[in-house]
Amino acid sequence: MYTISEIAKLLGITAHTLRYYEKEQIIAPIRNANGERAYDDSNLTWLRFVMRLKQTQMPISQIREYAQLYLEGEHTAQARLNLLEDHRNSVQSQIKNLTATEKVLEDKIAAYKNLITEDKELKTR
Amino acid sequence: MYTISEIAKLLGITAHTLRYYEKEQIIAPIRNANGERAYDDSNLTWLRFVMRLKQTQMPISQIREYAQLYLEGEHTAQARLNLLEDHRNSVQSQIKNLTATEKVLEDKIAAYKNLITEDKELKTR
DNA sequence: AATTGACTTAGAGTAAACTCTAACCCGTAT
DNA sequence: ATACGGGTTAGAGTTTACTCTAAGTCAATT
Repeated sequence: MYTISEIAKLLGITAHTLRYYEKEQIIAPIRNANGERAYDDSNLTWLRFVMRLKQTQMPISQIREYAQLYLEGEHTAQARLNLLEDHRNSVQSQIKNLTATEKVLEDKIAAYKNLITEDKELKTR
Repeated sequence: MYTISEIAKLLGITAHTLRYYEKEQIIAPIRNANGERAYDDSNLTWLRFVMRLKQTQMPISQIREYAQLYLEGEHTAQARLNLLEDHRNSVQSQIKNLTATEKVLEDKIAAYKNLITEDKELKTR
């Protein structure tokens, strides 16, 4: 079992943010005798996946939807599969977009390096 | 020359957003005799690049910084190069992250498909 | 016994990026 | 002539995702 600040540290986020995710119904850790949140390993695994989804631009609302479907049981498996496939498609199109942009940036960077080198030569002559 | 709504249509954004970008000093089109914004081809090219930067998570503040440096003249070339290199690094790490997530999603998708297929078999037997 | 540090809650505040409204102007078609 | 379909401005409002504050509880240390 982990405290909220241990989980926060492991995920690189703040305890505030973890409480916010709970309010948004993305995670529901149990409470200890003191009324404090106690996260287990399955919570940690789920939150690590949540971080992946977030870092790849899935909105909180969709993450919540996926989490809710999971709680509703196995009959929501097809709906969860659909969400995952939609997000995979989004991830793939982001990769395409980023790869194209990387090329554009490399070209511009090369052009700037050229420009700067020429300037230096002119100045030193 | 293009009107604001023509540019909006070409970029897939609204005229409101284009005015917002102007307020944020990302673009400064000339005005026609009627006081209306008139965008030329160089404006369009720049805005297309801006869209790329935005879609790859560069914040408006940094896009503005790059635009401002351009206006300040050639002595800012090194600073602009630095910005471009920083963003290329960001793009590359986003690609890595997305590629790793794509694999995780493919695995989960395969697992869900398996689960759903097994369910169907059990139900029909 | 009092302080410290970590936790709790409800709810207010913030930053980013739009998004919209109100009131107005201007050229063209009816 | 007037209505329509654009454009203009300043500024208010919205959404998302946090981020922080205030007031309080609790266990352990000084």
